[in-house]
Formats: sequence, structure tokens, C-alpha cells
Amino acid sequence: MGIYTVGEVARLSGLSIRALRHYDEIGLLKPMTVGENGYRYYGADELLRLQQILFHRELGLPLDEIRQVLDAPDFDRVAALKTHRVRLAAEARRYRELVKTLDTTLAALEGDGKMNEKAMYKGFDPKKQAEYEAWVIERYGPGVQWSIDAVKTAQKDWKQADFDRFQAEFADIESNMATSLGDGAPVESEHVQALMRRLHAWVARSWARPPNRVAFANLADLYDQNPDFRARYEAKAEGLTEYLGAAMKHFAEAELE
Amino acid sequence: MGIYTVGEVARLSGLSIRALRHYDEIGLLKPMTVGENGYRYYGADELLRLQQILFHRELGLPLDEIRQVLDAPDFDRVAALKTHRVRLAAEARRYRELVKTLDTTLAALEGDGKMNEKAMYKGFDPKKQAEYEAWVIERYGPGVQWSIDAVKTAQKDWKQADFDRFQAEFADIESNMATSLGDGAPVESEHVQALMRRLHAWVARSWARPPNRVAFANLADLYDQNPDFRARYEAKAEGLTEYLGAAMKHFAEAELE
DNA sequence: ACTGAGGCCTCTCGCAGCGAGAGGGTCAAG
DNA sequence: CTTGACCCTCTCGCTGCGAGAGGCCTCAGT
Repeated sequence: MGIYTVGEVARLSGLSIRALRHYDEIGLLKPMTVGENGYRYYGADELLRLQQILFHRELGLPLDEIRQVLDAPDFDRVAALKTHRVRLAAEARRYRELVKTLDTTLAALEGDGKMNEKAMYKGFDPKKQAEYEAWVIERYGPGVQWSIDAVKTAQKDWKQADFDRFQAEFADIESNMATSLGDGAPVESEHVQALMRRLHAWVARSWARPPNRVAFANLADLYDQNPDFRARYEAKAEGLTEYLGAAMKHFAEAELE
Repeated sequence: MGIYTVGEVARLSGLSIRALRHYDEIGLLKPMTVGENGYRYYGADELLRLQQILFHRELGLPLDEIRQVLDAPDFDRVAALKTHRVRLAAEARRYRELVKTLDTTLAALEGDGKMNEKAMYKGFDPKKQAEYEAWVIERYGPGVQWSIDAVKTAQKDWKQADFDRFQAEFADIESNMATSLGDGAPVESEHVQALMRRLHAWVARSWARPPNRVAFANLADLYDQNPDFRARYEAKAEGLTEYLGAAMKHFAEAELE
């Protein structure tokens, strides 16, 4: 009739039995009655409430807030949803930026022109970029201006020629590095160190954000001041280079949403 | 020099001391040595490893996978990152959709004076609309709020989607409903019940997604088969019907101009 | 030698939303 | 009466730490 056990409600709602028990526990959806055997029995009202729960859950509201919304009719629903929207938007942006980071790096290193063009623009935040740019210059000096220029060009009006130049810069680093190390050049050599610094700047540009920025800046200081650290860093960075290069190649092959 | 305590590493990296201890616990980043006093001491190698950890963390990889990637050089890092990118993209899309849904709902709830709203309630005093809503809620209890939300959202969607089909469908329901109720037909009449079922289906179709879709389909079945449930549902849904009828009447009028 | 201010340590609980058992009653049908 | 399908109440596990509680270590100042 109008009485349903957990299992039935579970089938009806598509939720798991465990989930329904959980909702009971937290007071979100209590059964109409509980039999002496401990069985939970739900009535029509509970199903209707469950329907409302599902609606709000669909919007991504945390269960606790759903309960508040449903239990207190005077509760400011609009305000609640608005706050929630802010949270959601932030999350959405975060993920967009993560994807962007990958795609941008990809475009810079391996890039096969046109496909990545889209990725470069996607989710681009100019304010952050300016801030970041200032930091990069401050940190690495005017020597990295070339890459910033390239990036700016890429972002403002990305022309194939500019893109090619940008790409060429990376190809330059990469091939030089490979050649030098392949020829057995010592890591201490001025040439390799210069390449490392360029790579260093590139890595920073590609992913450093707070709090990583802090970490990177401080570690970079260590790098500058401590010969011991520098030696170790260079030994590790070599692997990092290869790794990133390989990774980016595969990203290039991966479909871009 | 080359030795750092947790606190120092924390400052360098921007992570919390607790986080570093956590990384130690899970074996992601162990100190170089642990003093007899139990103090954790980190060396340059650990800082470099930390840098790589931060890099991967920035990409959103779960700590466990970071560890695998860093600890097993033969591990297919690229494949790991590749699948991770897929996850990221999916998450990003999910959040975008949530925000969109919320925006629609919010816009509808708020009546933010957009064109749709105006068109929809043209010639209809917005104050009266709010009043009407309040009345509906008061009369039928806060339980109908979900209906109002759903309908408002649905209206937005309908407006943008295949409006014509909707309008034909709804005009049919609406005129029949108006006629029947205007003639004093009881809610229990088979005719009105059929109309309500159609409305029900419409609302469900307008926003149901899995698993809600399941819930709705099954609840609709209940509605069809269970008199008791039907009675309760109708008590709740009556408000929906009236509200929808009034709103859509004005909506239809606005479209006719 | 003593004291206070910071570090540092190891627990342990808590958060969201359940999944996945373990170990054991209950109900309807044959 | 038995079998199989359901139901129950624990309790741990997952993520990535935050937030204490309770207590030891170390260094600088008196």
C-alpha cells in the first residue's frame, strides 16, 4: 500500500540501501515508523520528501544544507543556493585552470599548432597572468622576457608564425640539452647550467602558483646560493625534463575535450 | 645548511607542518633522518622530491598516485597522467553543468528582471506573483516549494528549448484543465487525474537526470497504481498545477503578441 | 641552575558520503 | 521446518589533512 521497506525505497529512488540508512542517521530522511524488529518503513510523505532531496542533491548541495532547506521553510533558500553557486563556480574555475595548465604546457612544448590554439585561450585569466608575469620577471630577471613575450603574443593574437617561434624556443632548449648531455657534457658546464636556468624558468612559468610559487621561489634561492643543492638539483632536473617532455607528447596526442 | 626541520620545510614549501607529517606517515615524503629526539630532518634531496610532489599535486593528482609515479621510475607515469587528464576534464564539465543548472534555477527563483521573466509575466504584477507563490506555499505547505522550483527551472528550459512542442502540449493540458476545473469537475475525476499525470511527466522530463530519472519514473508508477499515494501526491501537486496553469497562461499570452 | 618561549613529538577525533563487510535476526513460501 | 531473500547494527575504510590534548626538547636570558 503506502508502506515501503528500505529495499523498496532503494529500488524506487535509485539510491543504495546504505545511503538511505545514512540519511536516516543524519536525520535527513527518517522512516515513517520503525517496526519492533527494527525495520524501517517509509510512507508516501517520505517518498515525496525524498523526491525533494533528490532535486536538491542534483544541484550539488551538501546533505546538511538540504536538510536545513527542507526543515526550515523560512530559511533563505535563494541565499543558500547563491552561496552554493559561488562554491561551485570556484570549483569549476579550479578545474578549468588545471586543464588549462596541462594544455598550455603542452602547447608550449610539443604543440601541434591548431589543436592547441583552443586550449591556450580556454579559461585564461588576464589578471592572474599579469601578476604572475611580474613575479617571473622579478624572480628570473629580464632574461626570461623572451618567453613572456612569446606567451603574451600567444595569448593576445596568436598567429601561426608567433607560435612557431615560441615552439622553436622550446625545441632549442630541448635539443641543446639532449645534445649536450648526450655528448657527455658535465652538468657543471656553463652551457648546461644556462639551459637548466631556462628550463627552470619555463617550468616555473608553466605551473607555479601559490603556494607552489612560494616553494619554488624559496627553492630557487637555495639553488642560487648553495652549490651542493645546485648539483643535486641539476641531477634531478634532468629526469624532470625528460619526463615532462614525454608527458607532453602524450598530452598532445590525447583528445582535447 | 643542507639540513632543515619540519618547520623550516613548511615555511619553504608553504605546506603545513601537519601536512608534512602526513606525507611522512603515508610514505610520500620521508625525512632524511630522524633524530633521537624524534625530530624530522630533511635534506636537499627531500626538498627536490617535495618540489616534484608539489608539481604533481598542482596537477591535481591524488597523493597516492604521486607516490607511485615518483617511487617507481618504470611506472607508466604518462598513462597515469593521461587518465588523470580525462578525470579532470570530466570534473570540469560536471561543475560547469551544475553551475548552469543552478543559474537557471536561481534566475527563475529570483526573477532577476531578465527578458524571459518579463515576457513570462508580462501584464502580471510581479508583486502579485510573489504573493501568489506565498499563497500556494501557505496553502499546500512548504512541500510544494520543490514543485515551484522545478517548474520555474523548467520554464526557463522550455523557453530556450523546443518551445513550440511544449506550448502545444501545454496548451492542450492547460485548456483542458481550465475547462474541466472551471466546470467544477472534481479533482478525483479521471479526466483531471490524467491531466495531472501528464503534468507530472512534464515536470519530470524537464529536469530529471539519473538517478533522479529512475526515482521519477518509479514514483510516477506509484502514482498511477496506488490510490493512497495518489491522494497525497495530488494534495501536494495541486499547487503545482494551479501555479503552472497561472504562470503558463500569462506566458502563452505574452508569446501571442 | 632555572625558567619561559617556542619548537617538536605522538596520539586521536573529525569532516562527507557513503561502500563493504561481519555477524546475526526476520519474513514469506514451499 | 527450512531455505533464501531481506533486514538489522556495528565498524572500518577512503581523502587530506585541521585541530586539539598532553608532553618532551632546546635555546636564550637571568
